[in-house]
Amino acid sequence: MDSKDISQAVISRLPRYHRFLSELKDRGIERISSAELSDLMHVTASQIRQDLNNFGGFGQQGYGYNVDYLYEEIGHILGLDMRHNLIIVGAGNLGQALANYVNFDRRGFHTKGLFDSDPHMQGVVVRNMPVRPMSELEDFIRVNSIDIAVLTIPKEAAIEVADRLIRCGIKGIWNFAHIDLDVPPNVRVENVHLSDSLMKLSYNLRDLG
Amino acid sequence: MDSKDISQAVISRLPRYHRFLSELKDRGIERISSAELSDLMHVTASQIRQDLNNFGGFGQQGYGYNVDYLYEEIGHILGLDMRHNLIIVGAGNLGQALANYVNFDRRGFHTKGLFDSDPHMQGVVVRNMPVRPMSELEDFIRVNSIDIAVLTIPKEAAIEVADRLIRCGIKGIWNFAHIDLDVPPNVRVENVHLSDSLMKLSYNLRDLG
DNA sequence: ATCTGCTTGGCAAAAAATTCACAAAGTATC
DNA sequence: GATACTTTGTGAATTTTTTGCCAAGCAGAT
Repeated sequence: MDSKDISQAVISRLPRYHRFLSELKDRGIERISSAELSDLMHVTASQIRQDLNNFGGFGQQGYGYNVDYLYEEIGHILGLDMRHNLIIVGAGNLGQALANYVNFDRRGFHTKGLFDSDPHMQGVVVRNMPVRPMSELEDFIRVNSIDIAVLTIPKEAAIEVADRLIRCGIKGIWNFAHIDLDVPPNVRVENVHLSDSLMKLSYNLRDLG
Repeated sequence: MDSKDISQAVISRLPRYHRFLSELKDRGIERISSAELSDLMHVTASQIRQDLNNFGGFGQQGYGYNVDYLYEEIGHILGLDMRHNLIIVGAGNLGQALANYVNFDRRGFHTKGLFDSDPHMQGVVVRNMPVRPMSELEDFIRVNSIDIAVLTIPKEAAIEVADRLIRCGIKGIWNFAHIDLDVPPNVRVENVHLSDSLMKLSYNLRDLG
């Protein structure tokens, strides 16, 4: 299970497996074969088996995969059994929307604070958390052992804020700003570029009438 | 420029090129070589040339690429010069956040309406648009020539709502619901699974301390 | 306890994506 | 106008990803 050898393509598919297994669990299904899962997910059975085998053999010949067990294992691979403390930087509409996402807590992602540079936002309360001024950023990160920062600010401010976050030891940045961040190798960035996604949809609509 | 032959991997990279070219434009840079762009974007020059050549030769030997021209061409490939009318279904935090994104308008994506099934949301006004009841959905789509629906509703409702949308001729669905939609071949879905993205970040943080 | 059928794990083949390398064709300079 | 330099476009090589295949081995029935 040496992470460096596993391609991001495989990693990107794991959350989807996790999602379908969760659904199967909810439906009370105990076991599933790669062929059945293949039908459900519209990917080849071979790919499912290949993907899972990157992390060890979770199935059994003649039986298939145990849904509960596989669900737990994939969760473990993804690090969902670890606790992460987040802050959200940028308390605009999107920042507030993310702050209100209760499901993140269930996966071990706990939002501890909310920051905004706009003085008019100070004191506004979102999900029992007051919006804090940027001047409190560094102290708050240290005191609350924050390891992930969610960046929901305009691109103009993103680079500077990211630098500040990195300087006080943030490990992960979930970046919603419309810009690519250059970070040192010990920091991980996951981008959510909504505009890029919309443009992709636009392209795929081109020849549809 | 036969769209069916071009892989989604290439398409996924086009918005990023577009973004960097926009930045170069803003900085007043008129021309750029694939080697310079390669440095900037941290991808190989070869990949840039290969990607662009899928759609025709936009550069010139000994000169490179004209920034303005390439920007326009990629925008055209992505269909950004077409007008799209959107509705947002689900006026929760995320739906409202997206409704307030002014930048989408600049790219030809015009939000025309906002819907929610919750009676308490009726009449709430977001960016000058009243939240409408789901009963008005079909008529509104027809009257306003809506071609894209943004789905920001819980997964439990997503399949049923998607079916309604498809039945009245929606062409594209920008799906933020935490579930995969099965749609007929003449409908395009672009998924934004925020949880999946966060799990990917979680994985990449695993061996970082 | 044995037999039949099913399904994995892993290797091999095929396909797809990326990178290399260079001729061709332009730019810039003198 | 000739020469030196730059950089694209593209075919070929390489690498990565996906798919096909089947021996090995467990489950379930009798």
